[in-house]
Amino acid sequence: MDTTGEVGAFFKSAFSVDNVIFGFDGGDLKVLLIQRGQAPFKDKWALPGDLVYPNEDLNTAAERVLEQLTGLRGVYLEQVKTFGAVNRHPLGRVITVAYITLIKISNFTVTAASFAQSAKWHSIDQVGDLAFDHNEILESCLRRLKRKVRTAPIGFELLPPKFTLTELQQLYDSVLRLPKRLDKRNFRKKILSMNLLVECPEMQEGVAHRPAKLYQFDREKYGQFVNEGFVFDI
Amino acid sequence: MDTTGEVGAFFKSAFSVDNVIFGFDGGDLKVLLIQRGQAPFKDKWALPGDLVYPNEDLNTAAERVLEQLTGLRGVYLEQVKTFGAVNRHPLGRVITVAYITLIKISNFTVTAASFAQSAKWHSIDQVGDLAFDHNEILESCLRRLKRKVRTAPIGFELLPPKFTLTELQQLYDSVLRLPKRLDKRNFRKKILSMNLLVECPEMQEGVAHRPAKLYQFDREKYGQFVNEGFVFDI
DNA sequence: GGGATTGGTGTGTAAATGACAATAAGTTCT
DNA sequence: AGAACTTATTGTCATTTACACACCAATCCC
Repeated sequence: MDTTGEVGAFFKSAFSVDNVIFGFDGGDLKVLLIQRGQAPFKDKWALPGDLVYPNEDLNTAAERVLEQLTGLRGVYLEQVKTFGAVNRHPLGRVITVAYITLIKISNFTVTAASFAQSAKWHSIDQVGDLAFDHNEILESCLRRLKRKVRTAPIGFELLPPKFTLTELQQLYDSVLRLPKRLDKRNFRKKILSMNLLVECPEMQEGVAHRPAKLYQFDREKYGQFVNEGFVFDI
Repeated sequence: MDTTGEVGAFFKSAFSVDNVIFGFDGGDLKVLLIQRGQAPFKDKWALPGDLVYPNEDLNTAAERVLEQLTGLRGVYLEQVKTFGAVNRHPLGRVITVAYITLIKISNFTVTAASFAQSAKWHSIDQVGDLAFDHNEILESCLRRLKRKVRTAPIGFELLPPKFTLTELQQLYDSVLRLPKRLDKRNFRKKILSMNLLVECPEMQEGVAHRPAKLYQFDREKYGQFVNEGFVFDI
């Protein structure tokens, strides 16, 4: 590639991906943040991200960042928005493509990644000042999650494969943060009427009260219903 | 900026913006395409777009592309998605940020832009093979428009300031392309019940039938309602 | 003045939504 | 075994919303 010709001046920029990794532990919605191991913003908390390799697709880069940090593959990933303010990166012109990732929080252990000193789950409302424009990025991704969780069955990505209806509702409550919590009865009716959940034979265990039924999300059925015009909506 | 150090290898890429400019002329939804004046893909139809200047924000670049082509400023602009497949651009690694623009089609005349031989409105379903991955980009933007037009009052951006309810409905019908057209009475009831339109004193003119009332969209009221929790929804 | 054309309007019915509280089924403790 | 506790589970009614549907009105053109 010619980087000296008339368009050469343009080929002096880079792009990165930043990954807003959401998890849910039964209480709060959480984000996985890293503490930066190098300048700029060394020691500051930030979204996990990295420069995109010259021969790497954007999605692939986002998957790589995730895998380096958590060891996970094949999880829900969605591009959200690109941030490109001229001075957003102190070392040069770097625009960044923000992704959302949804993972089952119990499923993984953080692997120290090259770009991170340490990584830690933060409750979504205990995120302080982040490096770069990462607070803004997080806001955008949270807004997107709030919308998307109501119009696509992605909430399940945050729960273990088998879950109770109460857990599912808690998830929605903590993502949406509506002024009033969702009504338990109406929520159950709505979810069950979609016919997307299958009852498991076994029950919740290890709780000091009446155990709840466990359910699983039926991805196949959802696919069929979508083909028939079904629209997920909560 | 140091482009020779260990991160230097990354600073050899560029980014562009591509602008999906939608318009509506009473019949079809239209997109403004250009015929490329230079390689690669010389003479092919493409989305108007350009490389982003090193000291230019992404939005600014999208606005510039629009202004160079149409002379318009201050119109509706929305970032949609970023396309970054490794080989999407034959001259090097160039990722592109796609934007939607909505303009009032009667409002402008195409100005030959540096990057275009000619520009022409194309009906949305008479778009042939485009340069680069522009067909894919167009698809994404069209999907976004279809969603957004139902959840935000952006349809008005495509109509002249004063319009009839029938025109508004035709707009929705041609954007959404639902299997059945929207019901006239229900559409009117719904739109009017939102209280976002003000009746103009004058009437439609020059039509060979009963003239319709003209309406205007009241942007201020919409702002107030949103603050009170109102959600636009069609 | 008659015909053609599109504008404009109301009502009844079915479906979805939202508010609401009592009972049942387990667990733990004594 | 029973009492106390915790959460699971379920149904009704009132309200709102969605939808289907048909006729008269205003203007133009001849």
